[in-house]
Formats: sequence, C-alpha cells, structure tokens
Amino acid sequence: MSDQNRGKIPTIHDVARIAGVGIGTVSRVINHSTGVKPATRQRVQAAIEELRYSPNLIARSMISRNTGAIGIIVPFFTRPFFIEVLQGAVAAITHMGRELVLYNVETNDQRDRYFRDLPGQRKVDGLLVISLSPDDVAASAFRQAGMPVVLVDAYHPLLTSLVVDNIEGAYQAVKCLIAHGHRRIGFINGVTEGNFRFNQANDRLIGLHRAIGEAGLLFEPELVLTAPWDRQGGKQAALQLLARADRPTAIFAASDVQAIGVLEAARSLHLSVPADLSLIGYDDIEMAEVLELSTVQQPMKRMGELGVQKLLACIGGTADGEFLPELIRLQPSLMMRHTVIHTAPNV
Amino acid sequence: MSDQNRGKIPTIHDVARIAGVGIGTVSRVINHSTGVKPATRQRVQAAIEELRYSPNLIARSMISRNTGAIGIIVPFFTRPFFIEVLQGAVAAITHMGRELVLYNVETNDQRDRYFRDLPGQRKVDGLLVISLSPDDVAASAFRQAGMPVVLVDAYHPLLTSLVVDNIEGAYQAVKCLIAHGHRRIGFINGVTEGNFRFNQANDRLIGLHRAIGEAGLLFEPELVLTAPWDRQGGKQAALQLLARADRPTAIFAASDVQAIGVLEAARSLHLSVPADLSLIGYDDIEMAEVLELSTVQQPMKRMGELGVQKLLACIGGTADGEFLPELIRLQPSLMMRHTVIHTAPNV
DNA sequence: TTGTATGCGTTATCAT
DNA sequence: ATGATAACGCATACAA
Repeated sequence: MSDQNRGKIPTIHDVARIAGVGIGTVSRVINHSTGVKPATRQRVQAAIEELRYSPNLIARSMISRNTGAIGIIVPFFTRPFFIEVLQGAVAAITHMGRELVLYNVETNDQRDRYFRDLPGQRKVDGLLVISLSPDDVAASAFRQAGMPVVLVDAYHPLLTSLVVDNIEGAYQAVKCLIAHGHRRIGFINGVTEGNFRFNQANDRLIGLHRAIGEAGLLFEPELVLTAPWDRQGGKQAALQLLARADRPTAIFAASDVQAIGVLEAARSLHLSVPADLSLIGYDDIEMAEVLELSTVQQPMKRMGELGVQKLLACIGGTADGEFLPELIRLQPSLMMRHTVIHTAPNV
Repeated sequence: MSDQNRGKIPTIHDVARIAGVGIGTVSRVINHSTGVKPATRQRVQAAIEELRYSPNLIARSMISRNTGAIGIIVPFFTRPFFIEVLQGAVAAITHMGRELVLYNVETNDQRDRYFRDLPGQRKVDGLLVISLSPDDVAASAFRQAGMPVVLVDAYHPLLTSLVVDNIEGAYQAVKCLIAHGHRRIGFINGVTEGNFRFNQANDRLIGLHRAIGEAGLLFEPELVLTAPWDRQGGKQAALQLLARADRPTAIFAASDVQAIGVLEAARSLHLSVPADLSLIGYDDIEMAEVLELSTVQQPMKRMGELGVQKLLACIGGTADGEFLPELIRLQPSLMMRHTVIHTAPNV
C-alpha cells in the first residue's frame, strides 16, 4: 500500500472521488466555508487524511491572485547589517503566516533585472527593498503593475520609504569625537558599489562636514577615505590613515564591519584602542557589543519589522493599488562603549 | 498614457491582440521556440516591449509543474553558522537562475508543519534542509510526494545527506588541548533545543570522550555543561565553569558563538586568554578569525553549495522520483590560532 | 508558419 | 447542502 502510487500527488478531484462528493464540497471544507453538513465534512476530512492531500498552492494562487509570499530584495545579505534587518522582517513575515522569497543582489545587473521582472511575475504579493533605490522608471513600473513596494534604508518619492537619518548619525559621532578633544579625525566611508547605498555613504559624509564646520575645524580631505563595506576595506583604509606622519587620533567608520577592520589594523600596528586611537563605528551590529565598540545605533530589526508591517498594510488595505507613498523617519542614536577617550593634550 | 491602465497587468492575450497574432505565436516567441517568421517575431517583441509584458510565472508553473524555486528549511537563520551555509547555497541557487524561498524555523511546531505541508504545496521544486533531521514518516512523505530533498548537516537513511564528521572534529580539538598539557578540560555543549541539532551535540560529546579515553584521562562529568547555542549561553556556562575552585585550564565549546561568550566571561573575570585559559571553538565563523580564536573548521559555504548542487541533480535528473539517497561525508579540520597554549606545569 | 482548443488544480458562481 | 461548470494565464498538441 505504500508504494503503488508513489510520485502521484493527489488533487482535489481524487479527494472528491474517494469521499463520494463533488469538488465544490471538498473546496468548501478545505476553506472552512460554512454550509457543509457535518457528516459529509467528516467523510471529506477522512479522504484528505487517507490521501495525505494538501492543496496545490500554485493552482490556488492562480485564481486568488495572491501568493502568500513576500519578496525581499537585498544586497549582500550575509553582511551583519542586512542580516539584522532581515531578522526583523522574517519575524514579521513568519508571524503573519507568510513566506519569504529572498532575492540577493550582488551586481547592478541583478538589481535591475529584479526591478524590471519581479513586478510582472506575480510570484510575490509585495516587495521589500533594502538599501537599494529604484530609479524613476522602476518606481513607476511598480506602481503601474500594482505591486506594493516599501523601501527600507532607501528612498524614492513615489514609494513608501523608511529611512534613518544618516546625516544626524554621522554628525553625532563626529561631534562626540570632537568633544573628546580630537582634532584630526579620519573618516572611512563606504564605497557606492554600483550605486548601492549611495545616499547612505553620502549622508554620512555630510554629517561629518556639519560637525566639523560647526566646531570651526578645518576639513582635511586627505583624512577621508572610501573603502569597501567589509573588514578588509576598513583595515586597508585604516592602515593607510595610520601610516601618515600626522596620523589621526580618532577614526569614524561608516559601518561596524569596517570599524572591526580598523581594530585589526590597529592591532597589527601595535596601537591600542582607545589609548592610541579612538574609534566610532556605525550600525551597532551584534559584534559591536562583544568588541565594546562605540557606534551609532540603527534600529535594524525594527526597520525590517516595520517595513513588513507597512508592506502588509499596502497589500491588505487596497482595493486597486490606491496606496499613497509614506515617508517614515527613524532616528539613530549614539551608543558609547569603550573605544573613545579624550586625547592626550600633546599638541 | 501613463495612468489609464494602471493596475492592469497585461497577459499573453493582450500581447497577441496588439501584435495581431494568436496567443500560440506569442508563447512561441517568449519561449524561443523555432518556427516563427522573423517579421512576426519582431511584431510580437514590439508588443511585449510596449506593454512591458512579463509572463505570469504562477500560470506557467501551473502547467510546467515546476516553480524554479528552491526551498531552504533552516533553524535560526541569523546565527553565523547558518548564514555561512546559506551563503554557499544562495550562490549556487542564484548561479542557476533559481529563486530561494526561505523557511526559518524556531520551534518544533514550525519544523513539523513545514515537513508536513511543504511537499504537497508544490511551491518549490526541491528542499534543502539544514541541521534538521526529519523523522521516518516525514522522510517517506517526501519521497512519496516526489519532492527532492537533501539534508545538510543532518542525516536520514532515506534522504541524500551531507554530513561533517563531528566526532572527529571534537576529538581533534580535545586531543590538541591534551597535547598542550591540559588535564582539566571544560566542555560547553549546545542544547538540543526541541531536538534541533541533536546528533551534532551528541557527536561532539562522543569525540570528547574518545580523546579523553585515549589519553587515559578521567572523564569528569561536572566539567561538561549544556548551554544554548549563543553568546549568552557560552558566557553563563563559562562563568559557572570558571567559578569552581578547581577550574579548568582549557575549555572546548561546541560552537564559535558560544566560544565568544567564553571570551566575554573570561574578560569579566579578568582572566586572560590564552594565558589563564585556553579555548577552542567550533565552526570557524568569520568572527573567529578576527578574535584569533582557535577552532574546528567546518566547510560551511561548501556544504551549502554542494547541497544545492546535489539537490539540483535530483530535480533535473529524474523522470519520476527515482533518485537514490547518497551519503556524503565532509571532514572538519583543526584551525589553530591564538587561544591555545601549554599549561604552566603547576600541578 | 500560425491560430484554436484543451487542460493544469483551484475557487467561485451557478443551478439544483 | 451540494454538484456541475466557468474562469485564472499559460503551454502545447493539433488543425489549418
């Protein structure tokens, strides 16, 4: 009895036949519709059990015109920042009994293909886009296709966007460094690899400028470097910064992973943090706590969670795509741990 | 022109109408079938562009009976070990132009529901299961439903399984500690939360026993503790171990995240690693390198990648589910960094 | 070379 | 309360 119908997946028709009813009735019991006589309901249930039937979700999607899935487009999903955003998003998605389709992007091409194709394919009911900004044509294509989209850590006027104030975050960090007596402050920014995270990097630079200007300090272009958003990038940039005769007494890194690279660089140079070098990172990933790294905290899980909630609101609450874009601003906050101290008054 | 048909997704019929052909022809050009006159092909292409048409993948799946998606069932996907396995898997999936549906599981219930429902739902063409072992009924249900499955870091006789030798890994670690003169060795194992990672934890314990037995040492049960697979777990367990009058001179942790917790515990106790305490972790996650943690390396990315490859082989190479289970063994390797030294001969 | 009809497994709208 | 039947959007066999 176990092998004779191997590989044959039962359909609603099989259930109907076994139970001796029509498919309509089976459909009704599956969907918990009212108006089924308890006796027949029993028979149908029994048939379902016997056949181990479970409804073909593809066929269901075909007619119901929704898939129960949320798509997330995210660059380099293994990086800690994205992981923590994803964590919040997944929690919300799972909590709502939905599925997650993950679209990892590592090149401009991939990103553009996803933006172009995903709306029409109808494999997901909505799209959460993380740290990637669609251009105008992509954005209007989303709207035209009636595909709900929310942007997290990215912005477009036509789309609901959830941003955190990167200018403010960078400003706070640099201001703090200045308040601790630092005058030569190195800034390791992230590259805008194929325009990924373009605004983010730019805003952090603006925040730096603001803090420096406000303190009446001179901006020294040779102290700002641009490096990949990873440990190696941070390490190399720090090495370069720290090799200078007039090396900075403090470094502000655009991300915690880069800051970790700075820590590695300092170690290899036998420089002690914070005794010889103060350091502030950005994001507040889990490792920042372990390393006692002072950093600018972003509410990453909250961003993912809130993004999904907004997205589900769009999906659920619209008769025909009549959702209007919303701009949600979240605030970063400076998280002081043990990588910042006052400079020795050696100048 | 931009708003009059907003929300209306074009179908193959629309394209056919615009191009002035039948839907069969449109279908043929979409699927690059031969036997379409270049001229009409042009017209169809033009219509597709004009309408920004892209085929409804749901409808296509309905008839082709495959979805182009791979499902991955993974517990606590944000933990570094799983992230690295996922990284390898995603690379392989993306490389093959497929989609990833991520099923994150945090409870026994979730796991069992996924095992029970996913095969019949046909939302994915195959399932990669990470660090979770289906029971016999689940395993045979997979086979019966004709759903290709491969297990990574888990084992079941009916399913293709990819395992790494945890006994050997633990054995090597403890043996190394013993070779460095350690006699009192603490072991922080991971809990088998709802039977997750049951074999893994058990095998590590067996490896420990083997090394201890081989060296003619006495096994001291009070030195083995079971803790959650996270930093807090490792830290608490280490605190407990290190509070003893006859505290161990070395600790072997069942995972790197727990080992990081040990590092935190040592720091809070003003104990220096490795001067006062030697430490070996397990997995070799990225942070292990930063922290210079000696550890047992698992080929995580390779596991994910290979798992997907095997899975795709199952999916592609079978007329009717006639794939036979395979057992693939990978070897761990001891990765010595800077958290192990010889004990001072103080006894 | 191309158009039309059939069916994939559901749900929903009808009759009954 | 329940059974037949029409969509859903596509691929495909078959007719033209």
